[in-house]
Amino acid sequence: MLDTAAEVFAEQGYNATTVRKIADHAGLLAGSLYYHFDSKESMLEEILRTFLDELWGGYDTVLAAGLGPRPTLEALVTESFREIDRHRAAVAIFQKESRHLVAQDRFEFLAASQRKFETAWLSTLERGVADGVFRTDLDVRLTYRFVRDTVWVAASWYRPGGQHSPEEIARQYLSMVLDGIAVRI
Amino acid sequence: MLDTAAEVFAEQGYNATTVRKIADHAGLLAGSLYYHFDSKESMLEEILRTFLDELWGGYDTVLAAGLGPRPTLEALVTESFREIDRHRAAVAIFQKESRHLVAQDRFEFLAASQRKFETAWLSTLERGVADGVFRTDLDVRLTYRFVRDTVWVAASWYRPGGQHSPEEIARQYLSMVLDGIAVRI
Amino acid sequence: MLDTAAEVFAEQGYNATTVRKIADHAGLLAGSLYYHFDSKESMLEEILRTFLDELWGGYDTVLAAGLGPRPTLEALVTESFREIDRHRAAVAIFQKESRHLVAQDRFEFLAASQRKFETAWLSTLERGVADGVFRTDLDVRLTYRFVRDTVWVAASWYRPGGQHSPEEIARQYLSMVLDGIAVRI
Amino acid sequence: MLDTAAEVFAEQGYNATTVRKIADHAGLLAGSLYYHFDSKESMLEEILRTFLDELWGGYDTVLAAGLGPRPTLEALVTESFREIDRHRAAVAIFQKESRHLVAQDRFEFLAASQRKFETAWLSTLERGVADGVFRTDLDVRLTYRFVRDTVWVAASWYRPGGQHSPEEIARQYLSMVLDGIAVRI
DNA sequence: AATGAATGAGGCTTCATTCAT
DNA sequence: TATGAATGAAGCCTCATTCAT
Repeated sequence: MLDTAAEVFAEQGYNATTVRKIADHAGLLAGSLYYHFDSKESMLEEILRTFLDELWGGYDTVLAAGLGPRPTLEALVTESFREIDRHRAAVAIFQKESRHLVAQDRFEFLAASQRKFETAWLSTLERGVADGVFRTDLDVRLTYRFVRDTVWVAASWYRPGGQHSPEEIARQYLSMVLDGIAVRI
Repeated sequence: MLDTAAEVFAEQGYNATTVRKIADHAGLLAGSLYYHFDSKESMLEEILRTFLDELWGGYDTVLAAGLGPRPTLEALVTESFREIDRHRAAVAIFQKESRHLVAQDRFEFLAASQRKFETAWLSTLERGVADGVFRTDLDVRLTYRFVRDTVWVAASWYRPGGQHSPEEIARQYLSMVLDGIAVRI
Repeated sequence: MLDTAAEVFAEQGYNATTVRKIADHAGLLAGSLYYHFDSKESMLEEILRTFLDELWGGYDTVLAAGLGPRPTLEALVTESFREIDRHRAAVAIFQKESRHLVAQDRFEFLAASQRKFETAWLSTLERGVADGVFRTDLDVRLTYRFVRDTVWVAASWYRPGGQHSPEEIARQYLSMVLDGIAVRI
Repeated sequence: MLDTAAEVFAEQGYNATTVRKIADHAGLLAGSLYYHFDSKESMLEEILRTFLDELWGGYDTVLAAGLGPRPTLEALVTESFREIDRHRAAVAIFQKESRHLVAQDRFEFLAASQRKFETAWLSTLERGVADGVFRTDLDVRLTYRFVRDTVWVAASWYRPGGQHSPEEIARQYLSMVLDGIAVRI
């Protein structure tokens, strides 16, 4: 049922989604949702928490592995596409709604997650620059945003069961991000 | 006043923005807005139309110039960052709301624009692949999405008057997109 | 279980009491109550009927005893405080909810009871005035309301098992009602 | 409009009163009330605050006059009946709803008022007992409750414009409370 | 041009009640 | 007897919109 709600939230936006629409999708009447959930907002919260918990499960494993910066980046990107595959709707919601949600106490965990996120990526990039595997002539914060967005926006068009597996998409994305789309001269 | 509205729409989302909030920002009462506009939706429409008209002014000029694929791509990206600079709010709205707006007749022009957009970028990329300036080992639609998203998502963090000019950001993004972030061996 | 319900009705008011609260207090789920009762309203009805039946048992005995007006009044007041002691919750509900309940057919018995009540007290007072034991300079209907309210409102603060027995409270109330709180000169 | 709301609250109870009923009485649609008030609860709050403010205006004047205990009690009772005359609905609401409202922060002022109230009456009674004008053989707290309830419950039957003026009712009530209803032997 | 007041549709939520298990 | 899940009516409130002034 959370999946149903997530799907609708992702499709129409949280605010534009009425409780009735969710109930329709779930084959219930609007009021019946409240047997299972406290509120529309609590559905949203649970969807996002579940996603972030799993995401951080994956990320933490990668970060704890003590790989070099480039393999770390590759693993993080791959893990991200796997999460998009598993939680596409949640990722799309996260992208679209985070900004105004963080203002609320209840969604403070989003801000916390974003800070942790930034730390993980930035430090990986900085290590890479220090080790000479990533370019030194780029603004590292700009690079961070480039990589971060590049990966996560994919949730807006990705459809599970499409012609590319998440791993294949990750491979191509990594190839573009790391080596560029121009032919090497 | 449209700028005011655009700012609020971008900040809080179209649905979460009440007419009263816009009026507050504009220093008048909610009802008074209706002397200037037909409806909340018509504000949204005008914001998006104005942005797209100007965007296509720039794009069409680039496309009509008959440049090679790589200079075309560079010019399109640079033009895009200039639009983000000029219409940051409109771009953010476009990103967040397009998906569910296209379903309405009134916003059919968004779908038309997206199709034109896709054609412009895809053909440029395909010309580049044919000419041997862009890599042949990449799925061209994936590349298209990669480049497109990479550019536009920047509207979500870009703040006009920041430390980088739009041209500088375009230069760095192009550098990453074309040559990658990895050091060449 | 009716006692439980009465307690909650008295505490929070009938309308503000949800069936779920009653069920919680009774240690079962809301739906399960309906095995025992037809409806929330029928609980209310049974609580009030039980109370009034017992009250009239006592009152009728007193009235049938053929006492003089002053002993009758003393006996009615004492009996009333005994009822408050036994059915505090029901009395409180009766006080708070009677007014709007009487409009419904189902609670017509409340109105009937109130009429009988009025007759009993008024005639006692009038007999007392005629016999010269109650003052003649007071509006008898005002006196009736004074005595009636004075007694029953006690249910709003009375707690069974407090420091005064119902008989002791009745004694003091009677002393105040009959002789006043001022020192006689 | 607050008067309208107060009337309906008093008649049907706060919980049983729907916003629509109030609007009907005011000749508006339910939603239109919200142009004038934040919420149903804020109407209730304003009704009660207005009443208590005025009540304490009167009480404080009496208490500051430095009268003896018996004239003080007489003045307080008379003032109370005047308030009942002016704010009958508010008084009735206060009586019926105070108990469960005090639990909410927003209605903490009710508890404060009740404490002040108790202090005023109790100290007057105690002074009277000390001065020998009120009986010494009565439990003073019981007397307090007796007098307090006796006065305020009148709001449940009082109708402004009836055959007795508030002052006349006060006079009779005081006569009963001070001298009792029994004929002096 | 702007205001103040109202409208009415629709949103979220609560709750008494039902019913298969 | 009791549960868990669902129903549907109704309640409070929000908000885009209208309109007389």
